[in-house]
Amino acid sequence: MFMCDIVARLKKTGIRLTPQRQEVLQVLLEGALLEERQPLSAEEILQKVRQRYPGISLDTIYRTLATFKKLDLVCEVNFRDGCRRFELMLQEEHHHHLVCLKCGHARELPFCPADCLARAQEHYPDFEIADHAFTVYGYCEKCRKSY
Amino acid sequence: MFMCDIVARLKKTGIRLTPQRQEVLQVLLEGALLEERQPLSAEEILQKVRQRYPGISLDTIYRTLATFKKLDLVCEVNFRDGCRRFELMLQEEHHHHLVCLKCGHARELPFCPADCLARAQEHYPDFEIADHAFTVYGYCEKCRKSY
DNA sequence: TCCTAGATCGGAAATATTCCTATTTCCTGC
DNA sequence: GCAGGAAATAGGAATATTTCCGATCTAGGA
Ligand SMILES: [Mn+2]
Ligand SMILES: [Mn+2]
Ligand SMILES: [Zn+2]
Ligand SMILES: [Zn+2]
Repeated sequence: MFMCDIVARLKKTGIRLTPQRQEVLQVLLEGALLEERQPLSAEEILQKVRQRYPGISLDTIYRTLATFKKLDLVCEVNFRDGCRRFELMLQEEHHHHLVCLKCGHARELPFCPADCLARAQEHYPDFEIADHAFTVYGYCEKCRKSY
Repeated sequence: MFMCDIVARLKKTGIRLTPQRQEVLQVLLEGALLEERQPLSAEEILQKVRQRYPGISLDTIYRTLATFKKLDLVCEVNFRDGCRRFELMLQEEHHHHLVCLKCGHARELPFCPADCLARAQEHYPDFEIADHAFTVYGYCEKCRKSY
């Protein structure tokens, strides 16, 4: 199972392993193992975690996500739907998304504009690139009929 | 001057040419003509418009931006700073951005991951692509020393 | 000039996110 | 195992962004 690997990795970083953090991790991991995985909002994560750990606060969700993001364990995406979304960053498979503007459903794009990143670095050699986002918007086959 | 061209273009679409809309357009146009142009938030646009048209409401800014966006006159970008940003879409020069996560300053990337768009369409042939976003995040030369 | 669909204003509401403080708890060292 | 202390949490308040709503106004066509 992945869970213990990640927990071990977290232990090495020195952060405290609270049950709250483990529950958030569990929810993210379950999401990552679905075939149709969707990045989750803080509120969605809250609801899922509360099924198993009812007392957790929204603030803890946000703080945990910020902590995990700093450790490169989760990444943040923005789909123009008014909230930030998060998903586990499984190092081996960096990817981007294709998002329906009507129903919000996200599909994965298993490739990356790496050449554009390189060109960006050439254009601005003194800029330290930390991250990037590529998202394609439009209408899925279901929604294009009705929008 | 560009202003009258765009006004003419707006007239053709059939929308009403209110003074509020013209002032918002003016502010966007002034921003687009600067050499260091930065996409503007609704609040920033409000402040600039109010210097010349004090009574305008924030709601009108948002509605106007939505209207202009629908007409492909402005485009929306998201820089992970908690608000949406807008800039005039001058058709000839589609571009993307490089953004400093510390100071928020944006630079333009005069190229586009067109090949990735094409691959996305191949991967999902039934998806109707409407738009895309590519943004590079990091730290500018000033900020990388201190973060 | 008149009419009216469409636009605006101002304030309230809805959302998303962060802040604050008292309290709790994980972990280290004994 | 136990105590101490730094770090984390809960819950509620505060902040920020965006949307909604009803009353009023107006751009533009007849
Ligand atoms: Mn994904
Ligand atoms: Mn730009
Ligand atoms: Zn859809
Ligand atoms: Zn900077």
